[in-house]
Amino acid sequence: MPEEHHPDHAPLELERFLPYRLSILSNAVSQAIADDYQRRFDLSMTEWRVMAVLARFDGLSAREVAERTLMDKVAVSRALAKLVEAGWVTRATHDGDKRRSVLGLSEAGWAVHEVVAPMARQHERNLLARLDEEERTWLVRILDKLQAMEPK
Amino acid sequence: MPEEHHPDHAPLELERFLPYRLSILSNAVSQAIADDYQRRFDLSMTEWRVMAVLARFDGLSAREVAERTLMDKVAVSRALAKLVEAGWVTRATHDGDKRRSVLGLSEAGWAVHEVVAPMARQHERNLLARLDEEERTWLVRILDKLQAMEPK
DNA sequence: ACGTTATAGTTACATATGAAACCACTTGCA
DNA sequence: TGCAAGTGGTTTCATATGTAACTATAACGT
Repeated sequence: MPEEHHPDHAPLELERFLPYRLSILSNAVSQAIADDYQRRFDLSMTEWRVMAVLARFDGLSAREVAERTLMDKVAVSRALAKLVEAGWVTRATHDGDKRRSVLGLSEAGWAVHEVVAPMARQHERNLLARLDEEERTWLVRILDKLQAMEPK
Repeated sequence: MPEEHHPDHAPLELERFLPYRLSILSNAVSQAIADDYQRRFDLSMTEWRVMAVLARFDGLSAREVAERTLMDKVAVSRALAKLVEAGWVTRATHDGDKRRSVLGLSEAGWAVHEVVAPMARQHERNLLARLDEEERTWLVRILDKLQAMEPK
């Protein structure tokens, strides 16, 4: 009743088109955070994601990092090259499988993490602060449902 | 009370971190749509967005297209070069201001639009079909609030 | 009028990203 | 064993994207 019925081929109104809105919002949010730690540490978003999973799961291989970050293995390989070079990530070879690497944060890497993780959390809090408790609950629920199958 | 309190510097759980979740979801959704029309028309996402706004607003200048798509002017310039070349967009010079271009969809451009717009709408419907009516209402409301200031 | 400043759009360059080819090592199986 | 097929990871190449510089035109102030 209240819905207008556009014919299916009518021009899209981008600003109401859900995929577009998600994209704009997501980019704005991620970019705001990334700007922050890029300025301080010359750390790209992909690099930070790698560090974040290594903080949680020590000793992963590159492939496992790729799985957990949903990045492809080339991106991970490149991020690792930079992170190892910077001295933030340690890389050893797996005993018994010389192909595999065994990765972890170095002391210096943990130090970076100690700064960036709270930064990221703060951004998330600022974002969520725009919503009330009820909205936050729905948001999580909605994201769960939307993501239920989407990731491939 | 129900919330676990992680110290602020504890390792981030990416899969629960809102900006990350938004990014993953948004990329999955946009990519699924883009794959679709890229295969059929060799049309990039930025190019499609330009066509979508020209379908709604005929005669815009490149700068106005950039404003409406939230893309930067270089991206728009490149997209337009391709679209004009492909014969989907017409470009004339503004009377009385030779800097400005006057853009619009050509016949062929409209034909592409007639195929792609319904495609995009269908993807959106599929996505929203995972939610019930109440959730859809909240989602729109939440997006409105989150976007209220975020875009710069 | 005339120079300064601003604007529309393109070009150039440097960096990021993705796909495929590649190398080294392991595994499975004859 | 030994060799075909698979896996972890890196390199290469082609394309995409962002920033800054540049060109042409217009607007403004004197």
